[in-house]
Amino acid sequence: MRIPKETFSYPYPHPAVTTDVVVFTIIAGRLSTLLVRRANPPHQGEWALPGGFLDIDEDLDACAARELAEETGLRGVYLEQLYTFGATHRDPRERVISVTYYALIPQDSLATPRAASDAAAVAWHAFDALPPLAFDHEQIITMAHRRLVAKLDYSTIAFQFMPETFTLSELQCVYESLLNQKLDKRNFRKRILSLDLIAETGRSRRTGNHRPAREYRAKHPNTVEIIK
Amino acid sequence: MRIPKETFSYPYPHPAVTTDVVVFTIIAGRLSTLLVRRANPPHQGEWALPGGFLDIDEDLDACAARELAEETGLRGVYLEQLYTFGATHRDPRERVISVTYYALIPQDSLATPRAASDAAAVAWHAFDALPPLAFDHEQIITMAHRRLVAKLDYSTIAFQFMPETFTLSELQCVYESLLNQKLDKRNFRKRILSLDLIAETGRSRRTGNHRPAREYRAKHPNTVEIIK
DNA sequence: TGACAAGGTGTAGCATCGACACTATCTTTC
DNA sequence: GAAAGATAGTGTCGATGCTACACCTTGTCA
Repeated sequence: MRIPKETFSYPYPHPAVTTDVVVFTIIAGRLSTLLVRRANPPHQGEWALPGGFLDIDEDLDACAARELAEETGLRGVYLEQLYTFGATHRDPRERVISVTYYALIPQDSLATPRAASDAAAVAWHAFDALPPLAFDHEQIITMAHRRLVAKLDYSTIAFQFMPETFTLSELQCVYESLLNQKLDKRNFRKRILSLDLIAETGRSRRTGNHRPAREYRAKHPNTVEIIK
Repeated sequence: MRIPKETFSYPYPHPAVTTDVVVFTIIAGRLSTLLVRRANPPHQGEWALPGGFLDIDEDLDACAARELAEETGLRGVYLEQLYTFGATHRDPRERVISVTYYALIPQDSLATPRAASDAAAVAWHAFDALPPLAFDHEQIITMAHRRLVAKLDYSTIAFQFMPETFTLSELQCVYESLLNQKLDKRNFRKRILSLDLIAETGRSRRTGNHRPAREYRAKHPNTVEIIK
């Protein structure tokens, strides 16, 4: 909470600007979203997206990255602007324009979220079992999910959910969680390998009482490319 | 220009919020964009996108629609949010967040743009011959064009450029201007007709010393659908 | 060493996309 | 009214990509 030392005046009214971030990851094979329980009114006690007010000398992207880092401790993850919500009465306190982003966190970064100062609790929720949300945040999450699913089809965005190395079965599991449907193993592997986006590490990975899987890494882990 | 009668104060600094609109149409077979010559500093005399400050009790979409109507006199045209630009020093006067939109105007609405109070001139410019632009507006136009071209592929957005009735050749010309490449007539007609999105009016249209073309109308002129 | 569990592999039918050239119909001119 | 000029309108074939589908492999563990 900022402690105002002075006031800032303008010749005509200005809205407040916030960024809110839909943070996605895959937990135990389920698409999940990070939510914050609101400690203060309005909507006290309800779940909401992590976010907060834009600093006056801070770029929009930097604000979203800062909010994300404050809640998850993570930096350098995939972050993309989603949409700007600005209905006149979406926040009862004052006029608030929310520039929303979505972020993708690799499966393994089991970052235990830390409760920030203005949040009573921070927790991951399975996407298919979200609690009621404050403000218009349900609408924001729905839009983020639609964007994500659409991008699966024509970009390499799914790799942003993968740790440095992974197996083809793990990657397929990510696609299946996002699309919410089973995929054919042979067709999936054929398509992914034909894209020339991953390389074998030469190692293999044992994850149970069965044959180990080949380990792969993304050839361009830090870029999301448009394909087809 | 608003005449401030009072001042508005906040406990911490607020940015200003504007909407800017990239208005596209097809003029003489060329994709064109509406620009305003700035009458006041900063960037006085340079060309810029039509746009302006958000009223405090006005929805974002309504603000964009209002700016569009003020410059073109048109209402009810296709208008979609594009992206929000908020780099810290994009406007030298104060911190300004610009929520940008793009609008598509049918070919025939040869709305002579009217110079608004704060614009020395308003004019259509061919997209492939744009003048230097104020602020970060070139970046905005470039992004709008990319979005438009991408949507051609997987939505029925092209129909937003068409008047109530049109011929297949006219429609093909729109696709060719947007994609900046010639298309095969037979393949184009086959694809469009197979989508079941247009219907013959039964009339034909004569546009020169040659065989008249069949006239069509869009079956759902007011909606943009996702196809494929 | 046998049961179990996931890893890994190929083919054939079908639909879709792109390349490609000629006839039809109307206007204008001679 | 005949011929020239201009755009409208039409079908096929080959290549490519997508979908459906079943079995053997290789490791662990009891």
